[in-house]
Amino acid sequence: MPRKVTSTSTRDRIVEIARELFAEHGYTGTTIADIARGLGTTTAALYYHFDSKAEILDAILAEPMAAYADMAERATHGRLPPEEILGGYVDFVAETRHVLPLVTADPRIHTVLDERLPRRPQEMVDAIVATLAGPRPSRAALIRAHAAFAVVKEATVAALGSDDELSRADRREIVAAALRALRKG
Amino acid sequence: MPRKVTSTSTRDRIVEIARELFAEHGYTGTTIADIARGLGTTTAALYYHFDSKAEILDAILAEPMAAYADMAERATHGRLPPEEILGGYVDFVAETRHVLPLVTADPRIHTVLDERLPRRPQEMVDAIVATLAGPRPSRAALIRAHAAFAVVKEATVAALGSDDELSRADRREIVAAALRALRKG
DNA sequence: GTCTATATTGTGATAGAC
DNA sequence: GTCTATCACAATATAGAC
Repeated sequence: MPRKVTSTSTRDRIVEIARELFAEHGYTGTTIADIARGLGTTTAALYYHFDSKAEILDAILAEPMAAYADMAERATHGRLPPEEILGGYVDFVAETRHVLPLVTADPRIHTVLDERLPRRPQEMVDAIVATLAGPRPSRAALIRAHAAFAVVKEATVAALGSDDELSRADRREIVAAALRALRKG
Repeated sequence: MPRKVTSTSTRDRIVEIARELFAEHGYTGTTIADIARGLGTTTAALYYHFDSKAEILDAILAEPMAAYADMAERATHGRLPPEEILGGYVDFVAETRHVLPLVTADPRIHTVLDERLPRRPQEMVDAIVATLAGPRPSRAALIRAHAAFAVVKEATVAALGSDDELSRADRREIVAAALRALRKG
């Protein structure tokens, strides 16, 4: 990874502070002044490091978005068994847990996502669910696929709580519950 | 229900238009001018019917919030079997589908909710999940309860799609999937 | 790299005529 | 009940000194 020699610590601190504030108050609900206060400086200082508020958001989302696109691609075109698709989503949620609430929380962020991702998030979710449901799924099978997807998405967040890592036992329990939701009988 | 004799149709139209705009762009992301434009009038006209933007939000949320508090109360203190708790939540989601995305979408709305509800939403969710998990639950049982709750919440939204009502078959399928997620083996 | 000061725009809300 | 006009304020962003 090419890394600038000059210290990027101030820039990184801005991203970190903005991430927390965005997650708590939303993107629109957080002002540049809020971020500057968290950093201990003024808004003008921020604009030395970033050209706009939206650019800070970009810096926060770039990596998670790439990870999301990767995960979705593997899930839909990797010919993986359901448990690996579901497990992969659990891992993705656990890895990006700090930005996930942000993304779902503010409608204005959808614009950014639509511009940067290969496909729109809703399409990617639909593709994953369709893969889980299998070819020519019945309506009931589609509902079960949505159910399984809901489990890996929400139960992972719940299990993480305020922790940073997910235990193996928790991961197993979540994937097992999702598989039961997916499969009848 | 006491109902004013004078027509409330303009007021109702405002609420309806605001509901749609809030759901799509979020509360903060929607301006009074946006609502006025949708109504075909000016911002000043709006202020004849409502004293503030927040009051419009109140009008939208009042009924769903009461329904939510009811549902949560029955779920936690009604000594109901899990399938009735889960089914009750499915019905609640189906009934309030037009405002639900709004509530989860904008962090600023949390303030309104905290003020009007008997308990904070997160506490109410935790109480329902705890009831589903049973007395002295293991960590695994708690995760399964979260999983079941996720299913009724998300799969119902998915099944509804753009429809207004949920078929009996869909409802059965969702509750069954949630129960499988809840119960091991 | 950070500051003070300020330009600029958007938004919630009000005044007063009709 | 709705209008035109406008206020007050907050928020993004910039200018220029240090």
